[in-house]
Amino acid sequence: MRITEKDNNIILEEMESFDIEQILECGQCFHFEQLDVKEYVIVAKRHLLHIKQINDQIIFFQTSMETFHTVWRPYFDLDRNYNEIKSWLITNEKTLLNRSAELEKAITEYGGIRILNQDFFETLISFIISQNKQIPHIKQIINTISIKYGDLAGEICGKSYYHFPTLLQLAKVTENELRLCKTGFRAPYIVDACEKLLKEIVLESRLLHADSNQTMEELMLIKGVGIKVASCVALFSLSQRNVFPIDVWVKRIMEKIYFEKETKKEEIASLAKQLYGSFGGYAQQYLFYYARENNIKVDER
DNA sequence: GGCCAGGGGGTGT
DNA sequence: ACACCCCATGGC
Repeated sequence: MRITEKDNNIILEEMESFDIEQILECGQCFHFEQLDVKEYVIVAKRHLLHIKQINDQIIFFQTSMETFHTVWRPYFDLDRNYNEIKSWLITNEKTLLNRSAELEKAITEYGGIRILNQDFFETLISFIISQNKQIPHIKQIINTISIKYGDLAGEICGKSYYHFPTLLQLAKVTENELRLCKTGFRAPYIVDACEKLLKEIVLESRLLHADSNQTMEELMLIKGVGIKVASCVALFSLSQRNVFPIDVWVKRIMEKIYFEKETKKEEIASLAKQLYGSFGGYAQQYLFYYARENNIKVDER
């Protein structure tokens, strides 16, 4: 990785395993907007980022060296060696025994994915909202909530962007107000999440030191948080990279690769743990993106 | 353990 | 125009 500063922009070069489009469009985050091909605005970590990738050159517009190192370097997981992870996922003894051309293709074609280290509160609420919804709609709702209840983050190309509200800001919003943001039956779940966080029944600082089973158990105290939502929160905002969230797409692609028939999520989770071990979260992202991009359907099992 | 509601936009026909 | 689907969960 080579980092240079020019005209108040940071230019990142020689960065392996980094494709800004794959990183943002793989479904792990929702608070961003595409401006052009591989050019995006991201609102995250109480900062606003205008970023563009041209081949192997990644430009962080109007970003100081300090902000790059303290905010974006950890956010984009830049200090992790993804080549080692990808290579291990394909060549460990378990995956060699159950070789899959599709897993290998997923990792090769979508090898530019990185798992972002996102904000805990925003990730929790975002994945509560995500249930039974499509990505464009999730993005729209998060945008509406941010504009109505969050602080102004800044302006890029003449357009204003807003932070996702903090816990204290969102805790003041009523269930009915949340319904007006098209959250539907998830509105009381969001209210319950804010209450449990305020009462410290669920506490981020405790989860950061917990293992993934304890984390899931604590997160699932919140109404509307089941295994899928809890595992996304653990993976995307608590650095628990062993968890393997199973949604309809991952279920389909796992069934196609390893089972060739309809299979219970518990059984899929058990196999994923055996095959991918502590790198389950990475495998899940490659497989999810592969399944969605190739529109894997049930009858293709 | 299986079934179904609950909002509303996406997508295909 | 219309049916079916969606990064699920709670509650029966």
